[in-house]
Amino acid sequence: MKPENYDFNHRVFDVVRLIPPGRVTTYGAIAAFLGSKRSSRMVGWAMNLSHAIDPKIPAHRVVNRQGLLTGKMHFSHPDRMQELLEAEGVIVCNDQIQNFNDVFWVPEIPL
DNA sequence: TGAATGACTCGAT
DNA sequence: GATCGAGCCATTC
Repeated sequence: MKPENYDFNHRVFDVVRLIPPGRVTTYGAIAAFLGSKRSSRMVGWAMNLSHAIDPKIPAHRVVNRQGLLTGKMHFSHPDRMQELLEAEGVIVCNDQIQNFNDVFWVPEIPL
């Protein structure tokens, strides 16, 4: 476990925590923000750890670039992700965000 | 040690 | 447009 690896995951968690309620972002956006846009898989893996760290990470606000809730099956309940999103005003239908263009949020270098 | 896997994305065909 | 293959890199077997 290198400090760099920890740093990567830590940054992912940091960015996800910055997502405003009612907004969502993509793995690619986070990966691009951290340096390599093709490292989206690492973001996904970091999300896998997100439920085991403190403070909790709003992983439900992270979807793939199509607006699909690809990670919903990793929640306590598969429908939990959709419930949380809808509770924040995000329209979800068939595991897909309808107003994705409206709620899409890009990490703008939270210096 | 090497190969496989994963909550992804992009460019080419 | 839809489909296919390659790239990314940490973790697991």
